[in-house]
This record gives sequence, structure tokens and C-alpha cells, in this order.
Amino acid sequence: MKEGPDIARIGTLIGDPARANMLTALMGGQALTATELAQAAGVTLQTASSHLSKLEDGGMIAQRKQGRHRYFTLADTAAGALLEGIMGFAASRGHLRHRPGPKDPALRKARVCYDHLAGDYGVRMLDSFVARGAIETDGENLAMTEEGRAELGKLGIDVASLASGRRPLCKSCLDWSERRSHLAGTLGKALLSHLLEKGWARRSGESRAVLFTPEGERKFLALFPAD
Amino acid sequence: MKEGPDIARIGTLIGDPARANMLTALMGGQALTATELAQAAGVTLQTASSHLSKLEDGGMIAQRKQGRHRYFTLADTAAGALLEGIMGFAASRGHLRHRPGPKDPALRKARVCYDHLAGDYGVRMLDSFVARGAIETDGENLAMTEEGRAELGKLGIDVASLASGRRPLCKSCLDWSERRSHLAGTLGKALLSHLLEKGWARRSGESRAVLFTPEGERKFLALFPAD
DNA sequence: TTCATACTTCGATCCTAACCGAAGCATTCT
DNA sequence: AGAATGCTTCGGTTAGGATCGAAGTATGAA
Repeated sequence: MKEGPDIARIGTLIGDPARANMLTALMGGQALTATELAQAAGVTLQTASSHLSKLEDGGMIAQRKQGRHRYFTLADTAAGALLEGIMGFAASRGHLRHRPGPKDPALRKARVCYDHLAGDYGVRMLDSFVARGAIETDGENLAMTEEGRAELGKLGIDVASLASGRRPLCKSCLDWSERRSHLAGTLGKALLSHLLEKGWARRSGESRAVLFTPEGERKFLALFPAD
Repeated sequence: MKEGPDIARIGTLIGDPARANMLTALMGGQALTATELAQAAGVTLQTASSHLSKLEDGGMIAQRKQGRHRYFTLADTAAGALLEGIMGFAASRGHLRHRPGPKDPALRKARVCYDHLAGDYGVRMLDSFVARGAIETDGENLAMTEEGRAELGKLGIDVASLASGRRPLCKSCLDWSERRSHLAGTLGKALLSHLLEKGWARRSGESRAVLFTPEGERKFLALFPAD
């Protein structure tokens, strides 16, 4: 017995409600200070500090000092992917923190999933790419086609440079609210950046919600028509 | 705040050492009784019973009664995939339950990962498929080629029927001992079954280790040559 | 230098949940 | 029917860790 990786340690880190709230907040992709994370978790600064050092020791988060602030982020994309996976599993078992239903409609419509777009609009975007043949899928894996590369080039997105690193270009990510896949990977990240840079949408304060401008929403829906 | 799936609940389930040991034991893919799981976890039967009902309520495991025994398994492949993901993450952060190094050599050489082959030999098998062009990969996704289908057909493995379900045929799974990918999916499952049915290897009692016969090892290495 | 902000460390409290002994229920064997 | 096996439930104990107040450290502003 006692063989293999220590999954209990990871489980314990995620299993505390305060730490889980902090990690969920960091899934927004923004660097947050200890004070902000304490608020997100609903605990005092002392308690938050203790939790943050445990999360850092466990390799879940990283910090960088900047002046008298200390900014925390998820350690890397692997940590983000792990949390995404757990969220998907929890949602599939119906483990939600409040009643399902038409609550938090903004969050279900569009939100940030670590560094890419999720929610109804995220799912719609991937569906649209697949429907027009820009991305091919076998239900699990995703692959960009030549047509897709050309189309994204017109939008001003350089697919070649996105595909150069070790992180995959296209990756599907299970959406906990829609229970279907949306687009992750470097392309998913680039597309979210694109939306925000163009001013079509903006982040909503501390929440993970993504709020579209009327103009931006019109353009987004025209660019990614539903089936 | 308080938005989204309840990851803390999943974390708590996995975070207790006794439950983590049980889940690790169930990653072997075999159905185990409450008594066996109590031994694996190092607790009494009463304590194990309590843990098992929590794991079942949380959707991690399933049970079926058979006579006066109660057999427990992981709930589904999603639960197995979740645990694989957490194991990979834990291993990548160096969270091992005992010193790394040349310990448990049998386990590092070949072991069961829920329903497919992992360890050195599992990685070698996938590498070999890729090297000869039976499987194509972009570093993340896997796809079977026509040559691959033909080759596996000769081994008596019907790829078409394996690919028919919703579960993907080829899937890469991060190997915590090798820190590289091995082959999961329905094909990974079929290949492990093949090894065991042909008598090339057998399961090692309660452990996840897979032990090859001298004859079986010779054939396996010939079939899947290293680079 | 003095004060303020941001965060950490220490110490004490308190509460959850893991644990096991004992008893109870269900199934099978004789 | 009686005994044995496999597992669950109940009750009481205990330990780990989450929590916060208070004090300490570090950086920046006045």
C-alpha cells in the first residue's frame, strides 16, 4: 500500500471551503492580493495568510511581491486545468453551491474560465467554429483546419505563433453550467483577449462574469451564429 | 461570491487519507469489498463503512450487492479520469507518499491505471505506436491512423467496435512515474485485456502492479520496440 | 522620523470529523 | 433453527486544524 502520488494532500488543499473560494476566485485569471482573497473567502487576513502559504507550499498558487502588495495567481495552467476538471466533475454530480436554475444569469451566459471564455457564449463560439468547419472534432479532441487558420488570420489572430509553444492550440474544456465543451488552449485565451481588447466585453469587477456591450454582443453573435 | 460548482466537497472527499487510499485501491479497476477497502485504508470496518457511504453520496464510487458481499468500484470513467488528473498533478508537484527513486520497481515498470496499462511499459507502448505511425499525435491529442487499424486488426482487436461508443478510442493519460503520456481510452483498455487474456502478464494480488511472464515480456518488447 | 498600509507569526479557543467499541441487521451456510 | 460472515448504525472520545485577537515585520508615504 502507500504507493503513488499523494492525492490526499491535493484534496485537503481544495477541500477547505475558504481555500476553495480563493482558488475559485483565482480561476478568474487575475492576480489578487491577500486582502482581496481574504474577502473572497470570507475570512480574516490572518486566516487567509495561513491558507495562502499552504496553497503555495502545495504548488497550487504562486505569488510575486510588488511594492507592499503581494499578488497571488494560480501556479500555472496545470493548476487551472486541474480545477477546471474538478469543477466539471462536481457539476456533473450536482454539487453546486446554490440551487441550480436561473440564478446568476450573467455568469451562465459568459464568464472567464482561468484564461478563456466559458458559459453559454463560450459553448456557442466552439459550436460555431465546428459547424462551419474551422475546427474538427471527434467528440473529445479538437483540431484546427486550414479554413479555420485563414478565418482567424482575417480577425487579426496569428494562429501559427499560438501553436508554437508546448501548450495545445485547441483544447476542449467541460463547461459546468452548460454541461458541454467550450474552447480552451492558447486559441481560447487569444480569443478572450481579443474580445476584451476590441471593447466588445469587459470583466465584471471581482466576479468571473464577462459583460458584453450592446454593440459587442451584436458583433459576437453575428460572428458566431448558433446552429 | 459563492458561485459555481462545489469543489470543496470533492476536495474533502479526496482529502482524507483513508478515503484517498480507498480511491487509489479502486484505481486498480477491480471491484473490492468493504473489508478489503478497510484493509487498504488501514482502518476498521466501521470507519470504512462510514467513508464508503460518504464517497457514494458524493458520486465518487458505486456499489452493487452480491450475496452477503458488497462490491465497490469507481462510479464511472469520469471518476477515474478525475483521480488520474489529480495523481498527475500531485506527482508533478513532487507530492509522493514515499521517497522517489528506485522504489517499487515493479509498479514503475508496469501497473494498471484504472483500466489500462501505465508505467514504463505503458509509455513504451504508446511511444512505439507513434514511432511506427499507427497513432498520430500533436503532443496532446491522439488519433488512430489507417495503418494502425490494420495492425491492431491482425492482433485480433476490432478497432471499429471500440470506436463506436461515446468514450474516445485513444486518449493520452499522464503517467505519474514516467512523467510522460501513456495510452488510455477504449483501445488502452482493450490492449490491457489482451495482455492478460493472452497470459503475457497477470495482476499482482491487491496491488496495481502488472507482472509479466518471461515469455510474455519477450513478446511484448518485440511487439513494442523502444526507439 | 513618524505614521500608515499590507501582510505574517504566535497563541489560545473551539468545532468538526475521524475513529473505534458495541450492538444491530442481513445474508448464507450447516 | 442456529451459527457465522459481512456490513451498518449508534454513541462517546479524541485530535487536527480552522479561526481570530494580538503582536511583530516590511514597505511606502508624509
